[in-house]
Amino acid sequence: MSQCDIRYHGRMARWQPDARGRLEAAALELFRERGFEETTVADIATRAGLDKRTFYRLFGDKREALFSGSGRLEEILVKAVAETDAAPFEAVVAAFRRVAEDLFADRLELVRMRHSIIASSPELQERELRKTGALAAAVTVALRANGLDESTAILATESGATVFRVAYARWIAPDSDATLADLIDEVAAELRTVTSAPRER
Amino acid sequence: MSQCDIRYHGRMARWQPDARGRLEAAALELFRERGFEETTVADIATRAGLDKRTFYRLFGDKREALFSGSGRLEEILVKAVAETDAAPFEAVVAAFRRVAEDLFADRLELVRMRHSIIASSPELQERELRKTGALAAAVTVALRANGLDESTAILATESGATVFRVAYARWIAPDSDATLADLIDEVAAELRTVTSAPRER
DNA sequence: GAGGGTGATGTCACCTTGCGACATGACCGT
DNA sequence: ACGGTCATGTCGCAAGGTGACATCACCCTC
Repeated sequence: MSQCDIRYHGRMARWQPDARGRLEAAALELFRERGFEETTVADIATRAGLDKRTFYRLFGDKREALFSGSGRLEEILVKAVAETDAAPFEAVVAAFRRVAEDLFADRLELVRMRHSIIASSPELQERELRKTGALAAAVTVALRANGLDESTAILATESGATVFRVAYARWIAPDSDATLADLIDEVAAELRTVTSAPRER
Repeated sequence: MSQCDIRYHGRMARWQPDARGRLEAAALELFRERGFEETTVADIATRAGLDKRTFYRLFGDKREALFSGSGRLEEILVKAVAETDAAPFEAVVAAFRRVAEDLFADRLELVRMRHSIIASSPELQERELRKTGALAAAVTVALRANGLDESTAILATESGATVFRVAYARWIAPDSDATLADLIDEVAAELRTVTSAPRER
């Protein structure tokens, strides 16, 4: 209930259903049509039938319209870490695999599109990096709640995040056709090889 | 020669020696005194005896005044990677150790101060993340120039960068007194342990 | 040594971001 | 019917960031 099927009958409909979702959609469209820097917040609001000020009430800034999914991502990730009892690095990798299955499966094209927008703007790349960092911090907290010491938690988090980043990059590469979950396992195995102590040379 | 000891004699000295350096210093002072957000670019320029427009000719944006060192960092890092013939992960770690020795030794307090400013502003954190990312990209390129394939180069870079990030975090922690170079070795060893294949459980 | 080029700077005008303050109008309770 | 609440629109403004143009010292050349 709350605010789903409310109708206004006055001459001016002040209230619009799902303002947030409509602004996100409008932003995505405009970023694709003209690019991120070339579209103003006023443009986005107008296309959504709303005011610039309303946009800023729902989003912290212009970039946030592209990052609404990160809350859900963190939620899944933290829960998966909390529920496991595997070794730390394995736990993180498994959590990311879970994310891959729950959030990314069958969405390659959408993810590619979003990625191409982000890749086109330094500002958006910075925001993406920050979201990733916040995610890592949340994972570290979850690991520590499992009883791990800070050092190990941070290292396992960073290593797991590295695996995910690399697997993600391969997944969205133009010629890729593997599953993100499979790529994660693949990269995790490679990481073990790369970091294993070098033999005498 | 070029522009070092030029003097103006006209009634208004239009040209100021080392405008860039003076702007950086002014920015650092003001960020410390009032914080990043509370400082305007006009403030910085005024303290340096220059104009806002001049600031924007020398720096891409307000944050850049804090990141002038990253060029030198990348230079050292890439050179160190190019000159080694060690295994990829070891090469990257060694390169970061070189950076620790050449650029960070005996500068703990300066680095801590800079870090506390950055930590106080999300905008600055984003920029720092982007700088780190750009650094990683440069390292990957350098590794590939050594004949490595893309996958291995990326993984080694990311792993090495993880080691550096964690070591750096420990180094600037309030109670730390180890050398950054030593911490890098310490963390590299831990990473090998954390990612090593789990025994049967 | 006068004149023109060059390069760093100042000045001005402008757009956009992002936010505070206030008004409005629809919904909801009693 | 009345007041409260909440989402929204309107207005104004500080600050970030940029283009266009003027200015002035320096340098080179004739």
